[in-house]
Amino acid sequence: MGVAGSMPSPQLLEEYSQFFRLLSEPARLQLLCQLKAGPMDVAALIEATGFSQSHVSRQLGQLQRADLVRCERDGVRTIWSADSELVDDLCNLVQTRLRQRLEAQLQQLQSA
Amino acid sequence: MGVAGSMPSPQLLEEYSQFFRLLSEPARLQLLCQLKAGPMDVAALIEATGFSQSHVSRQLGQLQRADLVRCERDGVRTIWSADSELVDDLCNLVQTRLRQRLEAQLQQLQSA
DNA sequence: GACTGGTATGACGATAAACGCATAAAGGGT
DNA sequence: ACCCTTTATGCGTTTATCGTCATACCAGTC
Repeated sequence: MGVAGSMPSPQLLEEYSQFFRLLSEPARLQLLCQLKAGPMDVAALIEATGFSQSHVSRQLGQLQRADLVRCERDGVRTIWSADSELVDDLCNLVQTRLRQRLEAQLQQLQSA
Repeated sequence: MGVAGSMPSPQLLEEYSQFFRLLSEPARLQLLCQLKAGPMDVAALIEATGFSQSHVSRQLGQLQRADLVRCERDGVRTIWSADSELVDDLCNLVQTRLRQRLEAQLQQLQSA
């Protein structure tokens, strides 16, 4: 299953890439990480990130369309949350890779 | 470790996003999947994907800078390969998520 | 119902990335 | 030495995305 063995269909490749594109923006990753600490409203996210209100709202909208965040209204405020483990898992895999690369470069320098 | 628990540094978020950006293009994903089947030269990749020669060469260059592909010269040809399990693992995680989403949507339709 | 505070969205300029064309570089064969 | 093949790269055009300003929207308050 997955990518191994046979070539994924163009449609699937397109969906993969669209998903990864969501994570290709530091702002969205930062919002996801903030929400990982617990549900917050937009004002708190603005405070935490320093982004403009419209920017925060837009990025949340994009993440919502992929079900990476949810929202519920509390009166006039909108409380956003992100409970999926997926982004954590993906980032951990990438982090392991980044560390391996640096270690390899380090060894290459030491052996030279 | 990873993203869980504490907020990653801006630098780390930047590196994560740069990595995911590499996977955010169907063309690059397709090249990676092709190379998963085994080493190939550029001409074979052009044949397999239908992309232009310069396009293939450029995308391979980007993937190489992240060590997602390697190359060795065989005379005038350049043989590219990609042996990392990372992209497979990432895609499998995303695929699982996409399937869960569709199943949830399906159930919502059935219960309506 | 007008007003206020909080959030989403249309319009738009700036910036970045894709993609192709033409060309250069690099390595054989005659 | 010349030419041919294969791949890499400078350049220009097009397209897409970001980020902001202004404005519309929505829910509660007086």
